[in-house]
Amino acid sequence: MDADLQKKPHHHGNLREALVLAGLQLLEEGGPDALTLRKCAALAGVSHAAPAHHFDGLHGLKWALAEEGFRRFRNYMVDAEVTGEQTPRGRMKSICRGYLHFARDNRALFQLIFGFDAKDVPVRPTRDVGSFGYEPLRRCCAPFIPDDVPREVIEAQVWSLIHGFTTLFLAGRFWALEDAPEDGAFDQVMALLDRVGTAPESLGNPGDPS
Amino acid sequence: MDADLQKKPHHHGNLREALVLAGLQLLEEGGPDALTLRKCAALAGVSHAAPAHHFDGLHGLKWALAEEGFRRFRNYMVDAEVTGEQTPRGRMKSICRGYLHFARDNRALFQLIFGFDAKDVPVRPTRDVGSFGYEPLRRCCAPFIPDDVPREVIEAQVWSLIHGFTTLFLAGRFWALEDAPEDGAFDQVMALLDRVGTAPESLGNPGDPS
DNA sequence: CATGAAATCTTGACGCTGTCAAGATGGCTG
DNA sequence: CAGCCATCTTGACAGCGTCAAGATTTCATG
Repeated sequence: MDADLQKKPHHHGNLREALVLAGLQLLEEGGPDALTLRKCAALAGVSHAAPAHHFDGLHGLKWALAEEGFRRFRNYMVDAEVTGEQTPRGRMKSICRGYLHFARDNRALFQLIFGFDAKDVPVRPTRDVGSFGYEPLRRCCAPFIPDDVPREVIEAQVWSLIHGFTTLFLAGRFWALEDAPEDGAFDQVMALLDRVGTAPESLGNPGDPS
Repeated sequence: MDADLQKKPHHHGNLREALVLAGLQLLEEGGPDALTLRKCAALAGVSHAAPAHHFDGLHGLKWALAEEGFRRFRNYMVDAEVTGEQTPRGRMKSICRGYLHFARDNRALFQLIFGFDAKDVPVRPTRDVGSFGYEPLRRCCAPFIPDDVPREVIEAQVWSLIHGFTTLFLAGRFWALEDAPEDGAFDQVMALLDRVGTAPESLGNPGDPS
């Protein structure tokens, strides 16, 4: 048994998974620039060219990491959903809170997933893993779809708001709101979602400067 | 005069500006990965190490490009504002349209500006050039600030929505909306702004599943 | 005007990166 | 048992950012 452990077999056995885990570790520890094929190989204990047999270059590794990232991303959202307030609007805000917290806790991975040079991602994540990863968002939007508005529009509204808030907040762009208590800025900005799915003509606000 | 033009002087004369222009050209032609100190130097006709005397490495060059990018970004928004409908809400949507169109027409530069690894940008752009660049957005939000809501919250709502929409749309994430006519998806999603700055209790929508 | 300091640019080198080609190794199938 | 093939290693290559040292030009100062 010691021989099995000590002698390094020529075949790693599960190198692909080991490389993905190494990549996740590198992203976590050193940010996007620390992700390197050679460092992943070193961390997995193989030679620098070994990853080429499991991924299509660096792009392929990033794609594999994005796949795993989507899974964890979805878990964040679903966990927040089942933990939070059990109303349609409570579920929607919980999903969004999970969205924000995943990005906060996995900055580099979030950035990798949404890094929007299309060539970094051989297959559109939104179509494959993405449709699975965004299913919670889609589901939580369902109760708010008016009859005369396409589903995709409401989803795009919610998604745009939480995605924009997440990226700008994490980039430190909302410095005026950052002194607020935990999730304070989140709650205030997400208050716009209290209006989602409601007809604009139903609000006759006094002094509304349209 | 020919001597002046033909003989390459040891001092370039305006190398810093030439390098910035070269960088913008590289970004436009080849995307973010094409931006390279050595290629900028070659394009400006100097040796590969010359840029080091004008920028603090690659980070410094990116910062200089972000500065110029902010200026052009602001021009896009202001141009859209003065061209579009002259109402408070019309101005707000025009600013947002300029936001989207700048990103569409300057993908790599937009990505550089908002690439949110903080270490890429030595000084927070939001505080310096940024406060100038975002002044149009701030101004167009002013008419919609309710008495009991901080200015920054409304601004963050509008900014989050347009920023999220822009990045997700350009990443091809809204494939269900992309068949719409020019700016169709934009108009539909930005319709959420019709609710901005209105009190949530003013909407008593029948069948509202809060 | 002369002279020295400082700014500017070149040359060369270093280590790191992704990628390719060729060879070694070992498990699996016929 | 033989041979194929996936897997992994080794070595090499160009391109990258960066540093050090030297050459050249400009500028200020005496």
